[in-house]
Amino acid sequence: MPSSKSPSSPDQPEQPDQPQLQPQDQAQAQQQPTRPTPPEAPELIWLRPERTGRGPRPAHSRDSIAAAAIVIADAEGLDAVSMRRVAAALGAGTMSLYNYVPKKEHLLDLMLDAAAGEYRLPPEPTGDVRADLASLGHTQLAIFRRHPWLPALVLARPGIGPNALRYTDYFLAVTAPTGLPGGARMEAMAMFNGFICQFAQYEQTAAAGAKWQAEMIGYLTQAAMSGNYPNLAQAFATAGPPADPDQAFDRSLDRVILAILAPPTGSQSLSGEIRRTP
Amino acid sequence: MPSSKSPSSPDQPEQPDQPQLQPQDQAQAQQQPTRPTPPEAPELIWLRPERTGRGPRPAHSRDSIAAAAIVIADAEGLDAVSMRRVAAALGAGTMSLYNYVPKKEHLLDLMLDAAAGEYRLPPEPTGDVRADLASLGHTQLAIFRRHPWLPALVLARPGIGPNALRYTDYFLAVTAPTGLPGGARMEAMAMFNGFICQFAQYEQTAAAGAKWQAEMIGYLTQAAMSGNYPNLAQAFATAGPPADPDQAFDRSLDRVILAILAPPTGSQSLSGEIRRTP
DNA sequence: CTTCTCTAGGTACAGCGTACGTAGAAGCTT
DNA sequence: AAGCTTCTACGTACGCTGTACCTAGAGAAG
Repeated sequence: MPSSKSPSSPDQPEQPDQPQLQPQDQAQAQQQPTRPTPPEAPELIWLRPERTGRGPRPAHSRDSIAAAAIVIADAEGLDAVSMRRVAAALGAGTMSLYNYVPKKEHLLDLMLDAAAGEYRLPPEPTGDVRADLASLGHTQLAIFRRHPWLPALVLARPGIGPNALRYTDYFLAVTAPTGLPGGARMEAMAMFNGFICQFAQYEQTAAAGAKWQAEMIGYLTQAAMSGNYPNLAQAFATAGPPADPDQAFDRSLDRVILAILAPPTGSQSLSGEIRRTP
Repeated sequence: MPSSKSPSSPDQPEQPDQPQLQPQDQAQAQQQPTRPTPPEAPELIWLRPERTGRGPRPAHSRDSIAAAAIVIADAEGLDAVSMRRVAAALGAGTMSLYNYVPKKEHLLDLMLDAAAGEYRLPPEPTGDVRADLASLGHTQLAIFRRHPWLPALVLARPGIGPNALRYTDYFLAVTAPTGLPGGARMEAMAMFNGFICQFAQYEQTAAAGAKWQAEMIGYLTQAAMSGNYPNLAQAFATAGPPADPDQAFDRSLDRVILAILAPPTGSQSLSGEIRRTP
């Protein structure tokens, strides 16, 4: 693996329409490269150096751009985050943003990792796996609640950046005492993250509109009473009060942690033997 | 809750630029209030009747519209599904679509429920909760794999429609033997669904680009070797072969089912006692 | 019949991501 | 210091999006 600097990579010049890539041309290209460092810019933004040190110094930074975007998203939602809006918030021209962020996707990556930077992870796990995971889960939910747009983003894209990796590393440290192999602990993290994310997202959509909520309740009760969904109707009938979201979170989080800490598939895989019906 | 028919909604003329309200009209309007059943069109598409029975009969149906959209999404991804594209696929004018689908959101709702209609649920659960859930999970994964755009949609919006409700009802029936109350079984369903969804989505993004994949692996190993993420590095070092996705699914699904079937929080909630660090 | 609602569809607009080109600043080489 | 090179900043422009609004005309209700 190359180290983080790989500035000169005289690869092929991005498929010029005529495929005249003879060995001679290649030699020529090495002598005097018509396009010195043409394409091959990594798609992953974390692989692109933020600054190469040549031309004039940039007026902004990835951090400040991410921060500006997050301010907008916090205030007006993710849809309000457009390249124009962010650029304007920075006092820059729209297209100047593209010097920092080659695609809008990358702006989202920056936002994601900036949010992941809000964790204040303890330097060392306590050794009590359950307690550490529970604490981590609550921290995570707090961050998600602070940034209503975050769950959707996390669910949509993998999201690795320095801060996300720090989180991953911490999670692996926390779960080390389980004795599970690395891969299984990564799967556990996916489950853990995924659960919290979805919980937060559900909270968001639920909080989004009271009117919408009312409509939906009406629709559901109507559906329940239609007789087509007997079990749903029964669940409705025996349902207690709406339940405190924090309690519901704790309850489900407990179950998730339990699943993570369970021995690596007690006897033999059950679901592996069963195949789908249709 | 009004019954599902609310046919007559003459709506207010919505500020016509020309006040072509003849005195006759006004008199009439005063007799019968200008907005008899004015707007109040439900936001939820399932609460809008598909057909009111008045004017000419529509040339299309919600089902055919959803089907056309799904064809496009299957072939070219969710981003390719635009109102224009769907309308063109139906041989209709763009704006005609809006007679069936007041907002694009609703088109997505239709797609979601059409996909949920692909379940072929057994009429009755077998009574073996674990086996039924495992089978259901595999069916679900198969549907998600058939429609790469589905996981993102399910993760993004609640999604209740006739077919989704049928699925919910079946899940409640399957988990009835656990003795858990209705609310807890709904939470269990959210966990179950969420897990499968995320697994499918992960598969999608992983399969999306080999080049992207290669870049990411390079980045990750580089990060692991940087020394900043010791646990990640160790996990990488001790990692075995990439592991068959089906096996990984079965393994994790087992854990999820285990979490669902666990007694309702053994002693007392653990995570409830612990509060977040920062 | 008349009346009135509904449908189909065109036009138009604001906003989006971003390809491309130009002007000039700043660092490296000589 | 000069010159070359490479970077930054930013305006213009294009194709695309969702959808507000309007006009006709079809067809059920009275």
